[in-house]
Amino acid sequence: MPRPAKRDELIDLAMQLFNRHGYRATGVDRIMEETGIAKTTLYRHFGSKEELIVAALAKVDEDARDELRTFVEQASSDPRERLLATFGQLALWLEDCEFNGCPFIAAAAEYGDRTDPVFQQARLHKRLTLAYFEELARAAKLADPKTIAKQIMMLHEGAIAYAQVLGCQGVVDTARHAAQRLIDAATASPTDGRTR
Amino acid sequence: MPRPAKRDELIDLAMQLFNRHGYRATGVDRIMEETGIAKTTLYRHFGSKEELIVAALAKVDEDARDELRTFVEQASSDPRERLLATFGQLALWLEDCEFNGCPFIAAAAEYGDRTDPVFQQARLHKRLTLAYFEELARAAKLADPKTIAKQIMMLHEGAIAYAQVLGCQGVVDTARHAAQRLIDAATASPTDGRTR
DNA sequence: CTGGATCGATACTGTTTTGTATCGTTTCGA
DNA sequence: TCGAAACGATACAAAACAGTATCGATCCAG
Repeated sequence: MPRPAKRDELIDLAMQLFNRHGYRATGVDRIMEETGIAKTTLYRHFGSKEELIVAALAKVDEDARDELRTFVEQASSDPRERLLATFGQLALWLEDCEFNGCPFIAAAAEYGDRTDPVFQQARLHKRLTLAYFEELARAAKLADPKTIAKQIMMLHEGAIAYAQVLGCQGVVDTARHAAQRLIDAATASPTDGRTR
Repeated sequence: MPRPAKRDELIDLAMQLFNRHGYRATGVDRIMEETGIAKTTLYRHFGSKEELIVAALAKVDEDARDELRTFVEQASSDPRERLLATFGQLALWLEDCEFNGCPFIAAAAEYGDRTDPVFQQARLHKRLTLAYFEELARAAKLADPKTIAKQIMMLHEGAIAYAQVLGCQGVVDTARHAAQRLIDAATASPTDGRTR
């Protein structure tokens, strides 16, 4: 039985490399060089590079959604403000100098076959994130929470893609203001968008 | 001097493979197998695989922006409706069964070094697309056209990422409705979002 | 403190990678 | 129609790739 501490260390360090240089561009030799962990250990823990990628994505998924939940819950108790608070957590991520695009979108692009475990892990993360937005929208008693959740999701994904290529300057604020308007419109009667 | 017809054919076929399987996952041997074009010809035209990628991205950029412009101009002459018409062109793309995510986002993810010509080509496309949205927003005489352009851009990018992983069902409509609300809010006085 | 299990280091295999060299065949403008 | 230039096919080189085998060092629970 391998040691779970080394396993977590390996996942964390490997994910940094995957984020910086991409999944296929990061060879196991390079992982071994930059982490100091032997190749033998890697294959005793994971059996293949793909398994390592899937495990790394699963951990990032768990961590990211936990952090989002925690951030949102301590940001406000008002359901509508909680939807907006998701952009606060997003800002922390996009403005981190380590940020280099969404690892799940990158994984889905590099392993585009929808039967590939890597793609499925990426899709799972997006599904669960969308479900959380819908949960928040439902708690806010908004008209058509599914649509609002989709829109919040798209603003998040759009801000991520934008920041990846064009830089993060002011992106989250712009996205949050858009979300504000959409939420306000869904708060009042469905055909009348009111502000403030 | 190589033949431009073979060059274009090579670019088109190679881009299909890059979109389907990713850039690094698509070897030049595989390009040669599936296109029937000899490796010698490839390197006489481009000198390296990276140059081929950059050239392919440049052509997709040109084609995509031309098609967008044409679609928008013949969709309506009303500036506000033209902003919404961009989502019509987006729908044509996302609902195409060949769609497999944004080739520029994928390129930026796989070649994340910002000094890499591939990344710079990807960034150029996003910059020019954003500039076009801003041009449309300015023509519509909207308050704060830069912000509206950013928001339209994020809705586009968000819809693309969403469709890539979660499927395109109803995504464009949802994004367009969001854009509709944001445009309406920016059409009236800036602090009062009115609808219909 | 001791013994079994994990870890690190090295070497190795076989495949795949980008890119080059050579040469016969085809294309196409003059 | 003819000749130069582009093309296709094959073979090749050197490096990087994922993954395996072996063995001494190290860790950690009992």
